[in-house]
Amino acid sequence: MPLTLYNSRTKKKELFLPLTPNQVKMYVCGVTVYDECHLGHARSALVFDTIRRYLEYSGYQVTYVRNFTDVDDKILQRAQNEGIPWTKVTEKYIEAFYRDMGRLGIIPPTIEPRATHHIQDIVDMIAGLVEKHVAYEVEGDVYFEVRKFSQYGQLSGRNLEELLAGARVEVDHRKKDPMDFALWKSAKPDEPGWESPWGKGRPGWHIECSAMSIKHLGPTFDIHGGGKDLIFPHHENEVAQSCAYTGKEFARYWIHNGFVTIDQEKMSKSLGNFFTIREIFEKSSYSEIVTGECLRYYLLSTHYRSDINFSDQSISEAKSAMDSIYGLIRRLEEFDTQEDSQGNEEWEHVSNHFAKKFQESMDDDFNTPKVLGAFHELRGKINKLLGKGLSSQAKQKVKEALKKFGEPLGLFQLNPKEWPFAAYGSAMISGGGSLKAEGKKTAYGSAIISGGGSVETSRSVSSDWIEEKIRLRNDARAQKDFSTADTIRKELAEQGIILEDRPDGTTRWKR
RNA sequence: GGCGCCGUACCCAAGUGGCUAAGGGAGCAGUCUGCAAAACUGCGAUUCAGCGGUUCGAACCCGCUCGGCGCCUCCA
Repeated sequence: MPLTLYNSRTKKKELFLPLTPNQVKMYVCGVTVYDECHLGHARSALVFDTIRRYLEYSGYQVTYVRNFTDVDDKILQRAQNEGIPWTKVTEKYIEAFYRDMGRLGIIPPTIEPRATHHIQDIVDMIAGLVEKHVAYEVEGDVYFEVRKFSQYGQLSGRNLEELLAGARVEVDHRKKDPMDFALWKSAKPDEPGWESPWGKGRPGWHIECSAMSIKHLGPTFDIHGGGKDLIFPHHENEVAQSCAYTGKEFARYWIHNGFVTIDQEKMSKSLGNFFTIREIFEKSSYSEIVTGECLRYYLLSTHYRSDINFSDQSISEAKSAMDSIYGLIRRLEEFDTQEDSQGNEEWEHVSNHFAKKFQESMDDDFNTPKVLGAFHELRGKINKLLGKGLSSQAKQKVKEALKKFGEPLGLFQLNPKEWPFAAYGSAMISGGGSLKAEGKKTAYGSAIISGGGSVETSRSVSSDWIEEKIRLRNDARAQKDFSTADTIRKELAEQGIILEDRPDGTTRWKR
């Protein structure tokens, strides 16, 4: 089945046919770098990262452009409030952005253009629009004249009359039409600016995306994406100025992701109901890599076009779901191998069925929730096959399949030894002290250490104390002195420590 | 006021004209276990906000009502 995707321009699912076979050119609106990113920004970046991954998985060569808006009123405001140069503000938050994206396992786009690096392209484009008489200058500002673009409103499903009727904007009487928007803003004496035919100034918000997408992808390209709040006016204006400038079609498919909400309300700076990516990671008791993967799972568990509500519960639910899949991967390594067994044949059927469902779901407008459902169905089936017995070769194939199909989602790539199965921090100590067990101890230990100091400080008893107790208990167990063993279990339970005796004689604990 | 989206089990969430309404979390039961934990297995909506209509047939299409949300101002 070929890839179909929902095009917000036509409001329909359409067959995806790129302009050039096997190549996809995609532009996504990035962030304005004036503050820490919140979960909403993470969602957008993650959605398009997944789309990009899946397109590449499907054999397309993808050119993915995502911009940084690094000059804008909010940036200047911030710089003024903090008394630092505005370039320091952008520098700082670009760095923070990279840190957060890295934590979420987001692959860097092919090109990450910045508005300030494209001033000449922007000025050229504005000059072209003025020349075509679809833009006009007023006192150093340049506006795009929406009446000159007959298709204005087509993307967002509005018309100028409706817009005017409900306009909440303060009317600037220098503009020919209230809906005309700024391409170039003149700089006040104390503001940064660049020389232009209209004097010193800076670009308006919408023009940078047009100039940079046309420069890097050409006048017509395949996919343009962003959060659904950008449809109007940002994307509408991009279409107007780009088409007016090139005389050609602009983006062919428009993809818009839904919001992250808190108590069903849009997460936003102005409402103050946001969680920054940074604080989510800092508050997490899991290691960075685990938190990142749980966040990915959580964000992919709702279709990208729907809003997704964030709550304390959501990450822990994602963690539990992930546990079950990593549990399977671990079991594939632990279970006894039966070279000649029924399970081997059945694996072929199970595998083919899953592969089909995976592709159908992803090809159907990137239906990641459905894909995750298929993963869990697969898990159940493999567990049953393990009961029947699987050869080492078959188990290897299962592991490879999980990794291969998890890759477009950015999930299930870790060694299960690095995955902590406990709800809040976990560790494991050796009961026998064998080399193998020691190796595991190190692996779990590293997950704890990177879990951050916040966890350690909340603990009432030390890990050393717990591990000493476990050692005593295991000695008692070895001598079948179960009453002593149970007393120790109880003692630890009072501290909120839960023990898990493993089949290999080791004991794992968690709080 | 204009335009638009959503309402599926205790919670999250697929499904959008016809095969048993996926899957996850929580809960309950069983297997396993010295006891536990973990894991695995099994169980859960005669029903899809409500009402009316179209159809041989609707959670899915149409209309109305109720409830929630978004865009129209910067916003992923």
